[in-house]
Amino acid sequence: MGQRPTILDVARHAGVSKSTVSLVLQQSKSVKESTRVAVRQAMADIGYVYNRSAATLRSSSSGLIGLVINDLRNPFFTEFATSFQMELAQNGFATVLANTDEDPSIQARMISSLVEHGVSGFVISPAYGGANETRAILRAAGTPALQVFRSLAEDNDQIPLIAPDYQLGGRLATEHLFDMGCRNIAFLGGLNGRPVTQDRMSGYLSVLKQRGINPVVLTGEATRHFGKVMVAKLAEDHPDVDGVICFNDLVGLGVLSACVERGIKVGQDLRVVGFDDIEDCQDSFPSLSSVSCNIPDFAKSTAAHILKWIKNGERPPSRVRSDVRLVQRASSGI
Amino acid sequence: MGQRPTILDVARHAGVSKSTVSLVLQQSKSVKESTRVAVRQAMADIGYVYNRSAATLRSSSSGLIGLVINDLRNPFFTEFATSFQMELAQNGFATVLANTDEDPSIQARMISSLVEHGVSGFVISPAYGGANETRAILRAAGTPALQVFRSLAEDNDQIPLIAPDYQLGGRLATEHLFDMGCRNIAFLGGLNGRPVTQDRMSGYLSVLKQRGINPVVLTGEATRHFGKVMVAKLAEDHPDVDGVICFNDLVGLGVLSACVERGIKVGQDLRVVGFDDIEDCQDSFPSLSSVSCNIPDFAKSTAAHILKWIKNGERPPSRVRSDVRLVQRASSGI
DNA sequence: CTGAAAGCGCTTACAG
DNA sequence: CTGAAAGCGCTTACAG
Repeated sequence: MGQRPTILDVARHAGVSKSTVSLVLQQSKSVKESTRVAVRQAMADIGYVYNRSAATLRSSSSGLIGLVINDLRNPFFTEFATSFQMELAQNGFATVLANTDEDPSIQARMISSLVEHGVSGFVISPAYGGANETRAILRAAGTPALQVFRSLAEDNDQIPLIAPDYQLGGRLATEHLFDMGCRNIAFLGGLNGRPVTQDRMSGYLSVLKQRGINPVVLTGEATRHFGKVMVAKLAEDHPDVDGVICFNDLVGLGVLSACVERGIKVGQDLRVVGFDDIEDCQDSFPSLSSVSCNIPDFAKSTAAHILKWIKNGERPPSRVRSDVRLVQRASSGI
Repeated sequence: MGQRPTILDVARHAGVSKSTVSLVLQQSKSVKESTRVAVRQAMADIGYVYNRSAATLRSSSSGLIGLVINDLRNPFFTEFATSFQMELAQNGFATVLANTDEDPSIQARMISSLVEHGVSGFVISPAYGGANETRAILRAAGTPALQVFRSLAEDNDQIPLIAPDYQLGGRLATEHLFDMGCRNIAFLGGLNGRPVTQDRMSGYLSVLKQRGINPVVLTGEATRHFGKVMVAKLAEDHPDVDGVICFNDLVGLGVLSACVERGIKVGQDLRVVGFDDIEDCQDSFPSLSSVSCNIPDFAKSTAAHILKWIKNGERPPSRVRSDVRLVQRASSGI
């Protein structure tokens, strides 16, 4: 890195002052076209590479956005992260993607490191648990920060949250299963007490209440493994259940794989709906019905919100709910 | 960011010069313990945040490593990326994770942006296709860069490559299926002509040749969908096949799901082995045997190589092959 | 062990 | 439309 040409070299080569080179770099309108071309040519000639650390130091804006995700191994978050990154790249911003593995102290350390690196903004899908340290770091840094999907514990609207309308999703899934003829619908997975679980479940509960039916709720890990295990439990404790709403697709895919193992006909004996609509839903057997959160659109809108905040100081509203829709596939009997 | 305290504020608060503060920041041994404590206290008191852009500018070392991945939606790469990041974080380096979506021009743009941001090193799992632009950018930047898993097209050992011993993996998988009693083993998936496909396949081919058996090779996309489609093709064109080696686990999981659909008993009628040993292998039905690349170890060793290069100028050998092992599960009849 | 000074490569007013 | 000068917050020799 030491021997790279600087704007001074470019300026000499192009026969202008270094201020002019800097203005070209910033796409300023006040540089004559012919000068601009000459400067660009000089850059190409001597192999100039823009040094953003220097620019950041002077202008205190890095063009870097920190995306901090609680579980990047979950395909749902991977899809979001990749869409988000593409969207930002198109706006000239680079994304620093960090995984916290659902650990609040790693989360605090990551965010702190990103602050040191001068990120211009944060988008965070927080880990469950202790949020004080993270909140303190963010407050001290004063960097624009958005939460997505979930919110930090004890959050009092300090950090704006953008999340899909989970409750509506739960309602759509439940109504769909009733429409398909189910009479005993269970809700499976999702850690008990977490806001996301409660939102998704409350959509389910509201439909059941409306119909005067008793709910069957089995909360737990949001994993394939949990889905598999719960099929056995259902067969034993709730043999009359003919439909399940899963907390997310991973649970749903686990249910599917256990049903295959036990010879339960999904889509007939048992109708299954997942949540998130990750890509795997299309390739499982049978294909998995799911509540789609429209990840590409969600990523686009999140990018727009954080960029507006960074560039124009427009802070998003403290709570934004994005639309969801039900995608019907074979697992619910379509 | 504008109003954050600087080392000068810390120095004033602690009653020392700013050089001393800087030395404390760099963990220098030549600062008296009592001074160090006082300085640390002052930092805490006034809420000092280290500004790496400034440090980078002066020292031209950012503590940032660019991890550029061709397909972050593939769980295999996600597992690698998360392990790698954790490993680097423990060494005081932050990882900038970028996804190129198998597009060489996005790859070039990403790398170029990371160079501007002053990353100290690159770890790249390259996209298939045009490599000239990427190679030119890396050469001009002069930043240490490592390839993992795959190599750029027309690579002449310019960029060191670390990759699992795919060939050995193919051999292990094939021998295992013969041991389990298979007589007609097919190789499924992987784009034709790609080095990774050829390596994995050549292990398979060598075992078949040794036994004087004709191979059945059906290359193609490395996806679940391709795996599903190929089960139909096998049933039609190669009904005698009783074992398959899949290019990767996604293909294998697709095979499993199609077999369930068609009532083919995996582990008896058809024995299946995947490649990569992603987490999903444990939760499919039946569970999927696979060639494990030991991702956590692989990530650790990759991190060690790039850090040694950056810190001590020790360039790794141009080709490193890491160990693989076969993980036997129900899909191969265990 | 600590301080004063120079400089990393940019951007930013300010003149002209 | 372009140039000369100052400064962003650090690190780095160099004295002492």
